[in-house]
Amino acid sequence: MSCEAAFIKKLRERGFRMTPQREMVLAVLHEVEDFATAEAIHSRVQERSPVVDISTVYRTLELLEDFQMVAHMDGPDGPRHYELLGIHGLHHHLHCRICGKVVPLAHEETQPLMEHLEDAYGFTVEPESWTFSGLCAVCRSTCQS
Amino acid sequence: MSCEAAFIKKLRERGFRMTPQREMVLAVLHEVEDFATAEAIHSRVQERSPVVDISTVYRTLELLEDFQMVAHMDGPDGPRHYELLGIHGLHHHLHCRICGKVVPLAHEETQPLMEHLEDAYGFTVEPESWTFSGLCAVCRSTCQS
DNA sequence: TTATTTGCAAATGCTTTGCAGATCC
DNA sequence: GGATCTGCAAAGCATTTGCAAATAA
Repeated sequence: MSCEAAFIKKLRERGFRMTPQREMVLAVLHEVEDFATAEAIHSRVQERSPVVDISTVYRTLELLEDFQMVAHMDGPDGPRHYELLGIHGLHHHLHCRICGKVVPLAHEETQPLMEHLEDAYGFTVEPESWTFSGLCAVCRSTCQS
Repeated sequence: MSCEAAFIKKLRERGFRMTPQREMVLAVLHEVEDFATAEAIHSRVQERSPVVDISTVYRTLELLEDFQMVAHMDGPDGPRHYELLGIHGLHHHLHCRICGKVVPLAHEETQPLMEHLEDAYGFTVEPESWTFSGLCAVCRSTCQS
C-alpha cells in the first residue's frame, strides 16, 4: 500500500477526509530528504499552491504523527524537524553540531541501553525519536588538529 | 569550596560581578529539589525580593550553565527545567509520563551506548543532560492491569 | 569611576487556536 | 446536508533583547 493510500485509509477510519492540502504535505515529505521544519514544508507546499497556510501544515503533521507516519526530532532549540517514517520505521539521529550532518541510527542499536534501564530501574522507555548531539568523525579530527 | 564561592570565583575570572540577584538564584537552586523551571525559580526569588525580574533569572541561569554549574533538561514540550550540578555532576533522567517521577541516571550508565556510537560511526556524543521518557515500574503495572 | 548589571517593556520565534466560510462525501 | 477542513488573524507561551537607570568593585 502506498503512503498516500495508507493515509487515506487511516483518515477514513476516523471519519476524516483527504484534501489537496494534506496530499501536498505528504508529497513534500517524500521529496524532502531526511527531515524538514514546518516552515520548510510550508514553503515547498506554497510553490504548488500559494494560499496554503502554515497552520494547515502543522495540523496535517499532527495528524500524521498520530497515525505514526511521521516523527519529529527536537534540537536544543530552534524549530522542530519532521520526517516521514517510511520503510525504516522509527529510528534515532546523531546530529553533528559543527557540520550539521545527521546520521540515522536504528532503533535496535539503543536496545541494550533500554534493556539496562528496564532491568536496573523497571523503567520502560517509550519508543520515540531521539537526537544525540555531538561531533562526527570528520569534524572531530578537524577540531583536534 | 562552597557553591557560592565557586560562582564568585568564576565570575571574577571573567570580570563579572556577584549581585544579590545572582546569590538568590543560586540559593533557590539549592532549596529546590531536583530541578525547577525559570518561572518556579523566579517566584521563589520573588518571595525574598519582589522586584527581581524573570529576565534576570534567565540571564543568571545562562551564566551558571556556561560555568557548568547548572544543566537543563527539556521535555517534549513545556518550559525548560534547570538543576544544579552538585557533587553528582552531569547525569541523565528517566521521566515517567504518567506520574511525573524523575529518576536520576548516572552518566556512566550510558557509556556503552556512547562507545558503540563512537566505534560504529566515529561519532562523539557530547556530554549533556538527556531525558528518557517512558513509564516507571509502578505506572506500567497499573496501566497493564 | 566605569563597565557591568538590572528592571522594564517590547520583541521574538514557533506553535496553537477561534472562527466564519469553503469544501468534501 | 452536515460535519470536516481551511485560511486568516490573533493569541499563546517561553525566552530573549534593547535600553536607560542603578550598582558593584
